[in-house]
Amino acid sequence: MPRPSTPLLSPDRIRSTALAIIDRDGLDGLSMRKLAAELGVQAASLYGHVRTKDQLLNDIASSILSAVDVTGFTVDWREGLLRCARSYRAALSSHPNIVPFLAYGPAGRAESLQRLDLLHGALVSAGWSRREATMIAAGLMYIVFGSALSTFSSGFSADPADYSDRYPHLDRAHLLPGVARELDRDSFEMALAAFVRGL
Amino acid sequence: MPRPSTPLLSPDRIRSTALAIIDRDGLDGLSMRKLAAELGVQAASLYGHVRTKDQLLNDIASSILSAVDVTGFTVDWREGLLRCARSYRAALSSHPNIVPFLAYGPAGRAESLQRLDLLHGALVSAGWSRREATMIAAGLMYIVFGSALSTFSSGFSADPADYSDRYPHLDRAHLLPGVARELDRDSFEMALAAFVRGL
DNA sequence: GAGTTAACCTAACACTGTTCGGTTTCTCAG
DNA sequence: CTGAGAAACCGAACAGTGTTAGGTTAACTC
Repeated sequence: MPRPSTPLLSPDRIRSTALAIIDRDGLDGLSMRKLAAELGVQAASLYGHVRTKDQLLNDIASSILSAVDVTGFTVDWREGLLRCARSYRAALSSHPNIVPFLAYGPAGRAESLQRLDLLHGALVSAGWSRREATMIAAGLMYIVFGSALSTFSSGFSADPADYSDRYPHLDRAHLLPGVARELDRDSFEMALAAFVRGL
Repeated sequence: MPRPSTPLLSPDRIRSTALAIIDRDGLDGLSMRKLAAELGVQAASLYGHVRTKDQLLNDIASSILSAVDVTGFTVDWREGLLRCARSYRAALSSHPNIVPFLAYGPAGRAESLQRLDLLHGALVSAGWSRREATMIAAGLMYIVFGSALSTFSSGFSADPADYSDRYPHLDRAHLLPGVARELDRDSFEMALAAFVRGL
């Protein structure tokens, strides 16, 4: 099948299909051949629209991060921090399987930097020193990424026998997967509130 | 070379060599063939001592996590949280390249669970509810893992031109790589202090 | 000294990201 | 309306990955 009348591929279609695969099968579940098959195409054809797989992932990451809202600093800086962190986490947890990639690679994405710039500026004009502003922004990212990796609630076994004997204080840990989402959100809110309150 | 007089391989030697490669070349820099070559052996020979690569990484992770100290709760729970978090971060940041793997997989490692059990119990006997204890432990992990991923200071370009035009508040971001380690530690300490104070 | 087992090997399988060269169809200038 | 060139796809290949099967030899055990 050479050069069809209407193109089968476009960067947008490739990106959204790739993201769908990641959401469905995890980060390791995405391969160029599988992506191509899902688009009704051979793997080599993708490289006419995408430079490399890494670039593709970066583009997807950027489009996810562009949903982060940092415009909440008009009220005061505490409220701004809360809103920014919530928006960041919401963006990440809408596609949790790609978070390891975000956390892995360098923070050199334009979307990240632009938002970081606004955040930093808002903190400085609220009276923090530049160094303090940097550390506060870092601390906020710790909580956001730490919570989005969701290493915590999910990842527990659903079998009570895995815990009851060896770990007496975790005798209800097998219930965690059932309430993971809710508990993760509440833990995030608690950590965020404690952090901002303690500044 | 069949069955040498003294064995070339042992689980310990494999683990430590693998960890050395990870420390030197990063997580992606570890392949079974490269590991085998470094041990003076063919790749297939490793599988007499190690079940799979994933299991090998898990074993390495466990040995790193076994250095985490959660015995600081004899004083009071705040001090215990601080010590536990510092010890955890120290363990992770002594081998930063393996942290993405830790953050990726499930938290079902015996070493993690045992420490989590102690932490949870200490918080409950300090008067927190079980749910609160779980959320506090989760929040602590957020900060520890978020900071150990060190997505932050490292990952910035060392070229001022990358920032000065587009991101006015980040005009000194190019200095970050030079002080990354120090700044990351200070940011962690600040986030941890703020979190514990705000509880 | 014979038999078993442990430790290594070579060769292969099925996969990965990526590139090269080829084929066809579309687009556009003359 | 023709001819040139680019665009969009494909098949085949390369070097790499984790892993397994089957073979060879040395060391241990009785």
